[in-house]
Amino acid sequence: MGTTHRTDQQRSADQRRRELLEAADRVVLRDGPQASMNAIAAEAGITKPILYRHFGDKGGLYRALAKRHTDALLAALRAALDAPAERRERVEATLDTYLAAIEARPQVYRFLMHPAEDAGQHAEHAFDVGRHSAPLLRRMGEELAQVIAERIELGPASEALARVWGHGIVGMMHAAGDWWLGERPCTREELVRGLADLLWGRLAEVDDRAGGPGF
Amino acid sequence: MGTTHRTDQQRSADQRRRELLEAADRVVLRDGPQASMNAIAAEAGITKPILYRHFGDKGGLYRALAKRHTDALLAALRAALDAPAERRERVEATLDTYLAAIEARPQVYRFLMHPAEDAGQHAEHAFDVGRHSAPLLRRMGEELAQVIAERIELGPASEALARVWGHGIVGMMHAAGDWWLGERPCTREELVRGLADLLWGRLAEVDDRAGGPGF
DNA sequence: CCCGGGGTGTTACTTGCGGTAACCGCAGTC
DNA sequence: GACTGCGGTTACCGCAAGTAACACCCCGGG
Repeated sequence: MGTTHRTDQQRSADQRRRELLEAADRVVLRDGPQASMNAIAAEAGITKPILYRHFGDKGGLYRALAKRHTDALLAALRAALDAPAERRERVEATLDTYLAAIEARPQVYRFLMHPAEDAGQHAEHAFDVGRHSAPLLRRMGEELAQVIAERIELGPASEALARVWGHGIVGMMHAAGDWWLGERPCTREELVRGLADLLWGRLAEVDDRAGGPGF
Repeated sequence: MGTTHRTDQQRSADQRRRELLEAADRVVLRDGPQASMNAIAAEAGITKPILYRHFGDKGGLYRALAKRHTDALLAALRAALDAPAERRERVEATLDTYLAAIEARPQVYRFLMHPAEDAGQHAEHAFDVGRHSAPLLRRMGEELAQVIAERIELGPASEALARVWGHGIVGMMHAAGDWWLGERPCTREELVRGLADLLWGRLAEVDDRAGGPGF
């Protein structure tokens, strides 16, 4: 049992961490982002200090939690982005992948992006998510920028332009998705087509309304 | 002093509120969004309960504070959007107006959009801004959607499409602006041109890089 | 002239959370 | 059997939001 024990402990270190993260996930999904450390600890069947031993502080726990979901989402997006198809099809597939993800797990999405959306009794003391939501958008923007820079010929200053576009497109996707998720004003396909049309320059082509110059 | 005083009190009710808001503004600009109610009260030369009498709770204070800046920004954007010029010029002017605003008062911008960016000793207990940043983006998106729907002929389902575009464009502007403000990778003009080019369909037109299909 | 009422302001408190120090008990070891 | 390392707990601190209860001040009315 000598070395076996050592391994057990080794294993259980990582294992424990994963269990704690899953417990935290459950609580966050149930209670929303304002889940307290106490509640998470209770869900995991332990008490606060252990959480702090594992994650340092609340931000650390959040970061670990967010990284899992973020990595999964980014992997899915990369897959859609790298699929062998026409550019427009790939753009639509990527948009659709993102929107399907946030549609499928809106609680996770809200946790990643919006701090303290729902109002518990005391809605304060929520996860300080906002500070970390930017990193997610940034990561997506940088990833997209890289793909654009790699794949498309943009002439001089292409690297800078690719980054502008990467962050811009990600922001478009994010804001439109957020609004759509809240109001559900149309189907996912319609939203995807609308956004792709926008990216495809329809804004420049469509006519003004009768009377006066257009937007 | 009879009726004069009544008026004084009346006046000073609104006046007071404005003074408190300006004090809060100063503190938020100095201490960042994690400014405490105590600190704001101290800056205003009074104590907490008065703040609560005026604004109900912290969210109320924030909302009042945000409304001022939001209204001002929206007014500026509307002006740029309504200027008599070609569509592309107006789009660029609007983007530039927004970017100039966030560039001129980044503290205000961070307060409106990002909760607790800077890290004080205890970076927690910040304004729960995230919950309210969405409304700002939503308002901008809805405003833009309205302008688009009014001015541009989008065919059937034009209202829905206008909203998609409104929120999408606002999100693009926001995310790109946020990234740009953090990294300053290029001049404002370059950013504006890059985004306008994106909206003008350059993504659909540019060639792939040599070897393999493009994005 | 005193007296009650609405407005402004204060002190002092409660509650609840993030974070930490100090202690507990049980493996396995010498 | 005493020693050590580690998972775990209780009990606590600090701090911020929010509140209750009290103090002042200026007024119109008896």
